[in-house]
Amino acid sequence: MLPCNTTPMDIPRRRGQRLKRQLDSIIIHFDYDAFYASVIEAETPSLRARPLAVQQKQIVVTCNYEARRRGLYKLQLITEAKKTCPDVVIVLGEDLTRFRNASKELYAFLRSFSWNSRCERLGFDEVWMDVTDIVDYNVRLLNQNDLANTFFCLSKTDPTEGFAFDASGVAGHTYPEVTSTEADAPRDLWDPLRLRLHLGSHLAQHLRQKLVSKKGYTCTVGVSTNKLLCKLVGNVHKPSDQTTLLPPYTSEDGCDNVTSFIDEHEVGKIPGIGFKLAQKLRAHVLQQPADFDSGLVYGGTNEKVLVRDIRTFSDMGPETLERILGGPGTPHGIGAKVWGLLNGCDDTEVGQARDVPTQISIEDSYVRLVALEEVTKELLVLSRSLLRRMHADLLDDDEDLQVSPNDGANIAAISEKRWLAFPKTIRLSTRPRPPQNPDGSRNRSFARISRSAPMPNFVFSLKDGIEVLAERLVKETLVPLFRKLHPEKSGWNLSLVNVAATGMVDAASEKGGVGRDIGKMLKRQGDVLKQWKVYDTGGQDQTKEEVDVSMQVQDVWDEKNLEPSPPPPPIRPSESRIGSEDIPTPSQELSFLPEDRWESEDEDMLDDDSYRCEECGGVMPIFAMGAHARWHAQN
DNA sequence: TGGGGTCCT
DNA sequence: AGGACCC
Repeated sequence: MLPCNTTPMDIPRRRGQRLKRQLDSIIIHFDYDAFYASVIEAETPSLRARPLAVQQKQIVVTCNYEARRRGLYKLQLITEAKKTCPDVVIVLGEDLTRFRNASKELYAFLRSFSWNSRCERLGFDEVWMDVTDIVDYNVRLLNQNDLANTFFCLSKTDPTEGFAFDASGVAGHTYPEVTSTEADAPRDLWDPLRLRLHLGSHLAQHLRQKLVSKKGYTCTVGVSTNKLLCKLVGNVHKPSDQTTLLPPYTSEDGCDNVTSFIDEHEVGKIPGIGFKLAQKLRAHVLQQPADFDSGLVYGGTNEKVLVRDIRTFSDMGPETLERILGGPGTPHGIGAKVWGLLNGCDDTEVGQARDVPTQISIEDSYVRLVALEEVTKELLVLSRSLLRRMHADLLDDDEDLQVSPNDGANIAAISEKRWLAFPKTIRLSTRPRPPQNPDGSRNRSFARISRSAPMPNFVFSLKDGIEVLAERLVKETLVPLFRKLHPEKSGWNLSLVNVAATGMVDAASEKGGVGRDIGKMLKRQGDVLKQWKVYDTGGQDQTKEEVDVSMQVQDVWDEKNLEPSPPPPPIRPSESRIGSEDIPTPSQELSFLPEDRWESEDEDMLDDDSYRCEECGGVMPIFAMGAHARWHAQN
């Protein structure tokens, strides 16, 4: 065991009670090695032997381990990297498409092993999996008297699916390191936590091997009982390896492995304690403002303050931390949260796997962007990318097109696609270049400003090409947003422009379900209706008049606002297929399906009063259908 | 110093 | 709408 010279005040307290470490879960954290570089290598395996760097603008965003051996590192300037390693292979990586695709594929692969779907991605290259249920299932199955010959079941239904392993030991490295002379005392195996961590480590190793054999990617893994600890402990052996944090996890005097492990970390290295919090914490224990590299916005600190220095500082605890860190604008409970982190406690759950992101954004940075004409051009480039991303990430997975084998020129679009989610909002952000100081220098700032607008419905059209939609989006939405953001006619100078689709509403979340909360449902329904803004051409006026369908909900008793004609009768799916190249006629433009009460195998249940538009997959109440149909007819 | 993301206020 | 955090 590690030397232990901490004070007795080690177990975190809150209002006199012990704050318990989470010991009931087994969690694995995956971190793909040098991810962008690995994606490039997977495409071009000959590069594996070369020093490889991925470039975005002027910097090396990541590089493979061969390059690191030669002195390159992340976020290094390209010029410097070339000086250090003249024969480095540099690949441009500003377009993230392939990295995003690889990330999605690996995530889906790991997800397929999960039983509880608690599988959370962070960035493109990290995944947590809560494997508690798998581990506990296997603990119940194993024979305590013959741990060396255990079979790990990966399926609840197929007992042959799995692998053999020795449950008496850990797979891979441990923290602290276990020497062979002090091999596990038999009684250790009676510690249920220890046994569960053993199983977790073997599962982690199996998944790592599968990731290599099936996907060709190596990763670094940590195994522990909460998100914080498994993420941190993985870093102990990098790359392409794994580390398990061994018990004991608790003690009266701080002589547990959690405390000794986390205590050695520089405070800013703790996930959740960013630059701002770390500086406040450093300033407190140093009794003076913490110094930092002013040349950088989020520069490295010049101080080394360890978790232990803070944790054992006089009067330290959640209340003191709340005083130091709290204040207007800060999340409440920050003191308790940070106190937890400093003690290795993290009760946040591994998030449920999601199939749509909550936001899609696309950005580019510029050396100089000043004229409105240039801005408009860039907005068009960004809009195309955003629309492509929306199609890639928000449409369900069927094939885009099927080329008719008889006639290559005749491309029949089989439009099985549905929107899985609708972003309600579009946001334009810029990063203005900071104005010059009197002395001629420039303050460095990465602050952005933004304006938002409702996402116009036409972007969801599956008939119109991305090019025409992008042009319309720029003209009708983004340029107006830009004028709102920068009312001055000129003088601005932008270093970055970002366009984002936000406020994602899951199409499935509008479906009904037994026992749903009615108030919540109505609120959500309102949200969705708000986004069903349609263009009403009822008047002679050529200018399109925006009509918010949600208004019609309130005005539903007003005869004038009711739809003049009833919706066409519902059409069965087989009759209602409309190719996306088809031009809908007024009589067939609509094909709304009512809830399918007679097909119980259909999981795609809607609310009793909700209808789905076959054209775009949108879900809406019956009174919204007429206006919706006219919108389609126009688009 | 990039091009993304999440959640909170 | 912005700010903090994460990669």
